[in-house]
Amino acid sequence: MTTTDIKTAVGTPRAQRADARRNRAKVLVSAQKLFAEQGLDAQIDEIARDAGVGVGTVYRHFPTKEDLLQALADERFVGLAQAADAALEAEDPGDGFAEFMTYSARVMAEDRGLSEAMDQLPGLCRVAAERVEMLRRTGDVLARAQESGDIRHDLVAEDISALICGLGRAVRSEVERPTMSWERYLEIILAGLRA
Amino acid sequence: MTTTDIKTAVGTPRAQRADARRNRAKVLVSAQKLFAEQGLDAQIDEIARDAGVGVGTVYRHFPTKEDLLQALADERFVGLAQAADAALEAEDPGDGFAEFMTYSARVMAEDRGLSEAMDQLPGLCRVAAERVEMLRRTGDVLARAQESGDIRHDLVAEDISALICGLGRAVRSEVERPTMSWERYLEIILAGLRA
Amino acid sequence: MTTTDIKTAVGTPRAQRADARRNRAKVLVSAQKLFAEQGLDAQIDEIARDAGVGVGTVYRHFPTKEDLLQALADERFVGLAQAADAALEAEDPGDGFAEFMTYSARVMAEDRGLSEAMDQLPGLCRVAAERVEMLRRTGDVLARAQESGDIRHDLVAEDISALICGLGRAVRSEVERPTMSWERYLEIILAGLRA
Amino acid sequence: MTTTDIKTAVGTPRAQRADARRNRAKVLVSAQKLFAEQGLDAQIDEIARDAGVGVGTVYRHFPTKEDLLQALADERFVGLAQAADAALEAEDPGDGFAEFMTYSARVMAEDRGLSEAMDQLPGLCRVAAERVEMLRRTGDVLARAQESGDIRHDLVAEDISALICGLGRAVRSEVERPTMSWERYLEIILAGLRA
DNA sequence: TATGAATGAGTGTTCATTCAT
DNA sequence: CATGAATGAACACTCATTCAT
Repeated sequence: MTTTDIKTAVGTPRAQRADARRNRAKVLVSAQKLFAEQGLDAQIDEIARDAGVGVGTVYRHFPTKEDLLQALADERFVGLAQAADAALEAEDPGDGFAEFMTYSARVMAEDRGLSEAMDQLPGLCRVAAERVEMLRRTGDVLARAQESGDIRHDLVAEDISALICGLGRAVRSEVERPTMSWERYLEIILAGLRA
Repeated sequence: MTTTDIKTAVGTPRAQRADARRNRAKVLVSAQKLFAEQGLDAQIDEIARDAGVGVGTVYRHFPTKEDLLQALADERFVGLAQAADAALEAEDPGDGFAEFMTYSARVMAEDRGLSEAMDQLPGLCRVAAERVEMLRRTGDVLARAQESGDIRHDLVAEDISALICGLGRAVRSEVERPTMSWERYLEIILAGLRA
Repeated sequence: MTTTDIKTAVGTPRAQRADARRNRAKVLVSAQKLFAEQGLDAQIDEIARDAGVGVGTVYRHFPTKEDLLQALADERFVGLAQAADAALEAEDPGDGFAEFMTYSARVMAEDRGLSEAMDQLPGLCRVAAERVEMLRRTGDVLARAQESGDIRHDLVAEDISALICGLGRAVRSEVERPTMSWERYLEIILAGLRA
Repeated sequence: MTTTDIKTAVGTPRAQRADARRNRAKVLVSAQKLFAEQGLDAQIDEIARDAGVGVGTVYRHFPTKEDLLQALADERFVGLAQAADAALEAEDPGDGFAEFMTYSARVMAEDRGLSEAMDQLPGLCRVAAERVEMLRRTGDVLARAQESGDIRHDLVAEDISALICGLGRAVRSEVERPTMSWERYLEIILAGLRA
């Protein structure tokens, strides 16, 4: 399961011309890439150029920069929800929880835009059905690991999300990067979460 | 020891007229406040207004927005270094380490600008003598706690700094704030760091 | 005789498929409505949506926004010419003139787009055969009223048109609307035109 | 009394640097010129260029295009109020009224921007103290001419304003211009207003 | 030296028009 | 022919930085 999979096409309008769908996808791919690299400051014009379309095309599909970010965030939330589902299949609840955390950590580590959006665009998350759903399933994974005695009981799904957000910055703070990889951060967090 | 103490005047040019020094201090206080509240997007004009000086005065003391941030960061680094010194005085090495982490966590939680600067302005830290010094003393506190068996051995000072940076975002990600306080994050991290 | 009658289809290309002619008519109706309401700023996209056709269809029939306005203006000019003809039938020349003015005034008062086009798109009128014709008949109505001694002699058809254009703005200037209705403006103008 | 006199500096902040005041004036002059010529579509960038300043300077003095228009409108309103005062000094009330109308007509005829603003930016007028004051004095001039028996009694100040607005468009409707000068329109209106 | 006015490159967004499906 | 997606020049406005007073 790769972290850059956006084929899921969350919220994509169904009945559309093939080329429109293709352009929408190209825009999402470029936006994903540029926001991931440059954070929220990535420019719409550059995204359009990178996608090989005019700015107007970007705005046709996403009337606002924030709408574009929302679409990207939703893709992420869906991916995380799926990862949670997969984690629930794991034999061992603790292993499942760790798998889910690993997926989340990698996603967050590789996407500066997502990381920044989480603390600068609250609206992006609070209203998103995808996020609510993601949190619900995160809660399932968490609860299962708590019941099996692997994970501390004083935690809720939002705590998990917050810790992963933290990873985004910790891992990116340029100065520390040499030593602090996302795997390392994750390991410490997991240790701290164990019952 | 308060987290907003910036009297130390790190790097202040020596021979200056008294009013110039006073202006510099006023600018730092306002900048500290506004960056802490609004993050890196705080505007120089507003800082100047808040400080009761003209923009030109801000730029006289800090030729660049980044220079101003550097000065603020240096203040922070000095404060952290002092906190490390204090922690070394603690009877119990583990307690000392925890005290230092608590101070660091609070500083980071209360200062959005610092938090953002740490992952967007790498240059801010890499060159700062104050930061190097801070890291050295952080290393001392850490080593002492490791030797006494309180803390895992696979850690270096930079890891501590990175974890605290992460706290900045984790605690601020608007959606999670209700549940995730800095005290909570800190507790988890500390658990994860124990030997 | 209603002021929104555009069935006359001035300048409509003859040999066309029935549905094409129907689309052209739908576009004209919507354009008429939206320009009347919003003035020249009405958007082609909205007109197309209102007409229930694609933008492309609008542009097929009217290669340019200005062409569309021209077609609408021509409808108006034809309507005015017909009103002039009717006025010539009136028993009393002065009454006929007043009738014609009343019709013109109402048209202009109800159509913000026409009003704006008259002072922003000169080309719209200068080349239109419909307008030339309309002015000719306006001249007839005017001359008849002048000969009967009802109206001042120092006037030509263009003056009448200009005065009616003025009404468009006078009546619409938002601040004055409470007091200034088109009937009121018309009455003053008519008084001013009397011999 | 020239119609382009904007020395009055309505609402100009008093205590300012000389060059700032000069720039503000230059901006107003250029804006006046360009709005008068091109109407509301005149661009801020071009105004700045014409004034020989940067865009930023325009925005420093007038945070919004509408603010700039407001300032210009206020100048006009003040000019009109002064013209009304002058008209009250006239020996003959009817002559005074005619003088005032002549001034108003010329102003409106020469300023396309003012004319367009009057029917597209209602807010520009409704809130302006300058306009209220102008209307009050217009009412004085009107009342005096009504009492002396020169002018019809069924009129209020707003009607005068509306008629002058109408002149703006009547005179500008490009097609008619050859015949319809503002002097001509004014003469007809005045005839229509006489008791 | 302090002030705050001036600068202008840069940004998100709109909309008339073109063109592939 | 119809559709509506794509285009991109244009435009109002921001803000870090410079410079005249």
